[in-house]
Amino acid sequence: MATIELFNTLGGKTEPLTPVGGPALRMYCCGPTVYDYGHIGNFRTFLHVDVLRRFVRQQGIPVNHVMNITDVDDKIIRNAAAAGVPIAQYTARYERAFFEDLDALNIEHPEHFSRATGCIPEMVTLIEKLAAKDIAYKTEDGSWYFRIARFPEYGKLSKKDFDGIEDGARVDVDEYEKDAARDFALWKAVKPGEQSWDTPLGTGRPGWHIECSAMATKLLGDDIDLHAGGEDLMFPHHENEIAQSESASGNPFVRHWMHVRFLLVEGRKMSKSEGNFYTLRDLLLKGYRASAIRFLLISVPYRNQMNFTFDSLTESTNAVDRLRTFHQRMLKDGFAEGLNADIAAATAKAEQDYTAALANDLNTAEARAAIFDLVRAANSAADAGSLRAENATQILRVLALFDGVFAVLEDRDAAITRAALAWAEVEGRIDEAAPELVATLSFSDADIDALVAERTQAKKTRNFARADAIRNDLLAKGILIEDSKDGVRWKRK
RNA sequence: GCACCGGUGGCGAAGUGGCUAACGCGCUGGUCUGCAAAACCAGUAUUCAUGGGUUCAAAUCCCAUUCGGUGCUCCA
Repeated sequence: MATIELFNTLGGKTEPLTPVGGPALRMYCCGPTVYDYGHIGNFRTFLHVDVLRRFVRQQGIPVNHVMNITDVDDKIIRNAAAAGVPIAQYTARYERAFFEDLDALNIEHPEHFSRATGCIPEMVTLIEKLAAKDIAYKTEDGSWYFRIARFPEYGKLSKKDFDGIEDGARVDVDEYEKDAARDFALWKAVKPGEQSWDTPLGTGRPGWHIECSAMATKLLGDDIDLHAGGEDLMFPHHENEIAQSESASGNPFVRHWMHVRFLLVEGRKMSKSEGNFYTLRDLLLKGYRASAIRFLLISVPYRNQMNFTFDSLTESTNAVDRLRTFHQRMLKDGFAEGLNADIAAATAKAEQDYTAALANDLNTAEARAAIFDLVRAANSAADAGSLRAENATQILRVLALFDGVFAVLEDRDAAITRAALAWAEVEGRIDEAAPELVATLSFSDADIDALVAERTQAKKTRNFARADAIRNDLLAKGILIEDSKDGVRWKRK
């Protein structure tokens, strides 16, 4: 059992991650705003949180993980109005898509999901608590704001010093009623035509930051072990959560803060205007596999800026293939009884290195390297005929450990891609799908098996021309045939 | 503009003061194969953006320049 060291934004250094209030690690992760399909940047964050929760559990610590679903905010209101539908109807579709995407990427579901619109009473109670202390105040239009002057520690997470900010500076013309420029909205007064809730605070809707404070406290208490999110959320979102929660409870809100760095795409910031903005679905339609996308996004440690490129996506596809091929090889019977001591040592070292790497601030790159070291050593021994049955058993156990976090060995890719194609069909976006993808998937496994059998028959009669024709034909449709000592296998490229 | 983070082989990417600079992919040659594929072996950065400095010793520390990113404003 390793002690997990994790960088804590609050202290600015790596600290042991340990549950305090009970056996389980109580963690909260800022979830999606369901106004559009999730992009690979969103999923880099969710994937690294998945790596964390999987590894924590692997180390014997149960987790109680909460993720919010923001289903009311400015963008949602704007987009729903543009589409002419109620916001609940608008968000339902993207929420469903989000869950499908989580499953495609093999991201474990948190123990609790919580919708913002399902926790309005809790938010109201929290704001009332702040109002009773005169930390929340109401403006003439009926909105409520948080009085930052009453929270001297403001800025402690993002290490910002706001002394230079003039109290009462008028910077935002829309919010001229605030007492101070930095004061942020807790509750927004209703505007004509907008979705609103009638509450003791007045008629309106919640501000953005209050939902996380209310939901985290409701489900995990007011003293949480870990809170995670993308680096951009550090300020102002998380800073505001701290201010609200700690002002209300009087004690530290969260012990450990984890922030995942942004990624670049082809060396540039990902943005729609750069033309390098990709949702998960965009990539699936281009023919990239869900497993390769997962593997790539978690291969670079979460605190490093990663450069997402299509070359590296191909690299990941091949790397995952190699792991799967190796896994199949170890599953095959036929190794002689006994144990090769050198390989046993290499296996033990791989397990040690893997665990040490992840325990060291989730160094996924080194954990990956540890497993590939084992793959090479074991393949080499297997080629030389010196790998024994007991080695295979041990190696499979270490592979299972590795896959408990990386989660790419099971091949669900074709099914996921089929689902994406079906979705594209419904959405009228099937023309975006790579043509060879459609061709490959139009072949059923049974079709392929039949052709492979025909080729094997042709080979037996030494009709190599026919055998090669079948192989080339399938290859052109993205299906690769491999002959091995143990028989023929095929896979979709 | 101010603050912070980073620039490591063809590509992705570990390593942050001291053994031959991990690992993956790619490429070249070899083994195996009817031919391939898979797998293995060998080769593929005397060097870590550039220039200076500190040190017995630097990719790792310091300064400058340059490029990329983030925050200061909605954003994973």
